Amino acid sequence: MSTDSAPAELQKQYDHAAAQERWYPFWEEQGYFHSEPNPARRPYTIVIPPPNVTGALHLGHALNNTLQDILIRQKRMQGFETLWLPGVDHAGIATQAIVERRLLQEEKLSRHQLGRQGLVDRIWKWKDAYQARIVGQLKQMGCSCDWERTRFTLDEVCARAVRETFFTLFKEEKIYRGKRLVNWDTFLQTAVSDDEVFHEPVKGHFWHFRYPIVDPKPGEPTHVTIATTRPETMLGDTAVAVHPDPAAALADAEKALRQRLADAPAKEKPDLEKQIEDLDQRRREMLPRLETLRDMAQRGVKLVLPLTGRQIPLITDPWAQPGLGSGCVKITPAHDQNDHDVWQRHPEIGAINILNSDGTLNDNVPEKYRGLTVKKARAAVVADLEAAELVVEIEDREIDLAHSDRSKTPIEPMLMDQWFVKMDELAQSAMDAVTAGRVKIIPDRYAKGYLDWLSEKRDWPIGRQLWWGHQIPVWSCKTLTEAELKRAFAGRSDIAWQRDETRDQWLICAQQGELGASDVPGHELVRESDVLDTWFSSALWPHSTLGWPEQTEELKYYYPTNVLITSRDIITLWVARMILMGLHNVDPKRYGVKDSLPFHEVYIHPKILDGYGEGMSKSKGNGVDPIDVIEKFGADALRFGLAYLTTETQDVRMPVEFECPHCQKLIEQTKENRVKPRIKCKHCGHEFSTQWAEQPEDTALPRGAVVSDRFELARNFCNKLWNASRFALMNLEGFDPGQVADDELMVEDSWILSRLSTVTQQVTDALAEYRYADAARTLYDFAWDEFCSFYVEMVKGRLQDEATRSIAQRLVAHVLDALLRLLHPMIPFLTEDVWQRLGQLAPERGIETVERAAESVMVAPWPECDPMRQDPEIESQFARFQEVLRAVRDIRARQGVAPKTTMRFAVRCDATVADLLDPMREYFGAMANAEPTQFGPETTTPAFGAHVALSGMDVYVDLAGVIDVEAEAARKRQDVEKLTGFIAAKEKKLAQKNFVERAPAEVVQKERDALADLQSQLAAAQEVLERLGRMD
RNA sequence: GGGCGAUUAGCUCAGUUGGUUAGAGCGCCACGUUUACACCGUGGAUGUCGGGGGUUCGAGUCCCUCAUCGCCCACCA
Repeated sequence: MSTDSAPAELQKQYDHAAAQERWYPFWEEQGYFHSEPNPARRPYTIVIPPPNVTGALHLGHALNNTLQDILIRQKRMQGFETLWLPGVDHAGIATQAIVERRLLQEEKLSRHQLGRQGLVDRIWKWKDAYQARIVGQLKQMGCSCDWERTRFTLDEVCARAVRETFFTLFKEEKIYRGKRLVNWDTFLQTAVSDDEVFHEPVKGHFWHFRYPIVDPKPGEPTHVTIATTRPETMLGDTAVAVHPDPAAALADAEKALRQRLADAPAKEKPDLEKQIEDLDQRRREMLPRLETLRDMAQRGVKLVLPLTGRQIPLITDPWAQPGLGSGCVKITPAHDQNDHDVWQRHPEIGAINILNSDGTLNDNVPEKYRGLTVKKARAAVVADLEAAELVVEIEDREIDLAHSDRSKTPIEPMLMDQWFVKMDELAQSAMDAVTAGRVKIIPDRYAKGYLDWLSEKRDWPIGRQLWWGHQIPVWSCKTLTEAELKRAFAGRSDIAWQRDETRDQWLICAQQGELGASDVPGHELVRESDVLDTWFSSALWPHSTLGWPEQTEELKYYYPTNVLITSRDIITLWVARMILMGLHNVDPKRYGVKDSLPFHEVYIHPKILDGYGEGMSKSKGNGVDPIDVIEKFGADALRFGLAYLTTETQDVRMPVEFECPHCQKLIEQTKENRVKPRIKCKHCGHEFSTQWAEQPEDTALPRGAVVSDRFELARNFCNKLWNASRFALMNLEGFDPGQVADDELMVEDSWILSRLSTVTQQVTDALAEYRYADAARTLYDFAWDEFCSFYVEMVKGRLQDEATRSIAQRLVAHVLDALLRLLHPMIPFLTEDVWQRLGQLAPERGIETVERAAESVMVAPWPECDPMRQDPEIESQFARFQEVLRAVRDIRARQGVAPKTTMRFAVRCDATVADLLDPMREYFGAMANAEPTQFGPETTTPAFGAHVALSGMDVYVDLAGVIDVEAEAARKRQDVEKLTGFIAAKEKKLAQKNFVERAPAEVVQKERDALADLQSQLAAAQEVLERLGRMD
């Protein structure tokens, strides 16, 4: 590469856009992103958490991907064969929903009008567009993904893995078909996932009904009372339950309550006491009746289900809690999750679905209710029960009703055929992997939620009533006999079948390809219309993307991946399932991999919240497009800023602002304005549009970017680096590479090399432990406060001087070189831009061994820490110098001495300190326009002096003639007061017998030393005050 | 209901295993364009470390408790 501008022409401000445009294509052309299995090097692999193709990336993705790229770039520099495998997720429900919604809005077409293939084609187009957009965003962020290996959860490679997995699990009978309650959206006529359901309190009622008992014995109750908030569901009741041991259940409930009472704060006690009282009352009044009902249930007593004439059994089941309601509960297995569970325990009671898919009542209810909506049916049922005098009571009650997020209509729980994965063994294997430490979750507190969730071992429902996804590879046939099946598929190991008794049919699964009439002549095969849960394919991501089930070189080399970086909300949905699927699918022997596990470490990063502490989401309107941030601050600032904020415990709170496109001023984003399609700028009065703009009159306005000033720190830092680099480049004219012997080093050289060594170690360690913020802060402080504020300032003089210039240049080039490499993973563009220019002026670098610099910082070696360079003596010497420098500057500022006036100062200190300060003499001139007159114990207090007391040092400036005596005296009085206070506190502490006797000796000694130091500071201050006083 | 996290300067956050006088950036005040940088430099002011209790010679840090906020999971006949 050639640079087309000489260093002197470098702009004062870092042009991030130009650097991004220039260097990303360069890296791509050089092939740095691409990885091939290479036995000579160790692999380092990360698979991207594939973003949903639903939409564009937001700041959360920017964080997630920045953290991955930082590691990948560092490992690449460390010599690993690094693969960062990118891709996107088809995100079944969400993507289909968005495309369907658009279709309806823009073309007034429903999916049924378009047909399955038509809709799927449309979604593919959407996917192509958004995948391109997502990839574009990642590239703008500087992500060094291997784009040649980009995968999509629905592409042919992933599909092959999905089919293989499904087939194997089916064959092992870990996949089965059952019934499950789904959240049915009666408006859209589709099932929606739990995540797409929101609960909203609505006003409703709590109805208490009586069901007559068939042939009660004399003295036995004639009715049972049940209660419901959904009366119409009674038409689907198949039983009423009573607890099998109400006395014990009541006792348990009371025991639990008493336990809570004992632990409860005082405030809650009265409420708990009342509950215990109620329970007592129940025991007295209701227990005998419940026990009678229990006995009747065990005898096989039936009830008449009103309005239907059906007889249903009274059963015993612990779901009926004696402490609630009447103690009896109606069981509607087809429309309630808990009742469904009861049915699983009592299969004989059966389940009756009373709803059509449009939410009207079906033919399983008496004729007069058929075709009614739920609402109308409810009114009719209540009226009829009232007429039959079976209504006991109606209470008003607020009900937390489930609504569909997509249609905003109430959800009806409905029983559907559903495919499941048996989780017992799979879940156990995933739990064991974490408890045994084979997979480490960082921070480890997240392991608890993972283990709790898996320990329930709930079977995983994997079917979705959608068209966008992997269609379930199962064909059903009602007419085949088993003998015919065996004959038709003799010798075919790629075919497996299961008997579906409830529907009296065979379910045939094919490992690959399609089944058709030719496979079983004379019989009709019907393919399952459902598709698989998106997580089913995501669960395979670490191995499917590497070609599994084929025995590929990639799988052999790159698997297991090294770390998974993700956010905490998908630990269960995704991480757990990847672990169990990896364990199930990837046989180490067969595939020649070290382990079945997909990774050994999972790093969970913070969430990005808005200024109100709420998570960012598109629906709330508080999301930030990383591209907005990149345009305003640059990709480097985005990345460094995010890394700087990634601490272990905190989520990242980020107040955001709109940037007015007319006047560039910022407007705070509030809960009100963040959902508006257009906003009027309060500064210039012009209007601009937001992400909500849909109407032409809104979209015609220029868009206001959403940004956050929290990136200013990083942007300023980049600019600082740019200018420090600029300075270095301007001073490297005539650079002469060569080694530097130790005796050629000046104090500041040894000091910066010592600091660099420490910082290299700290940054390397921090990144190895995913302590991104520590790494970023360490580099920030080193670059700004040490390299820029001290080293660069101190080396200026030597760079002007022919005699010393050459060595100084080598040091500057060396330190800058190392700094660029350390910063490159976080700040890739700027470091590359400078690296290339540095390469022109100083193609060979190093102070111990001189080597040709790499063609790109991206492939330069990660700096090695040289512990021999760490020199505590130099560092403490330097600290002394910095203290004195600061004191001198302080005096200049507070006495208002003009910058151009050279100040003369002296330091009273012991001989050892004087020896340390002596070599630093000349730097006071360059850095504070100050000239030392004397260092040592014999320094005296000047008559007209300002003074700063330091630990073991007194700094005096003789200001005869210019001194503001009163200001200085006031200052000293303040010092005396402060010191007296500190001394009193210390003396008190040291007077405590307990402290002196019990605290470790070195702590006590430290306190004593500190006291002595404070006392000497006080003495000096008093002396100065006295002398100033004499001048009055 | 169960669990997790947070609460430190006006704002956003650091603060290692308890140990001198609790830090940073922004903002604020004063001064300054000294040849890399005003997206800068120098100096300064600003804190009952959410409240209360405890352990300890010593607590921002450990324990208990209360309050507020956020998140996850479950449940609501």
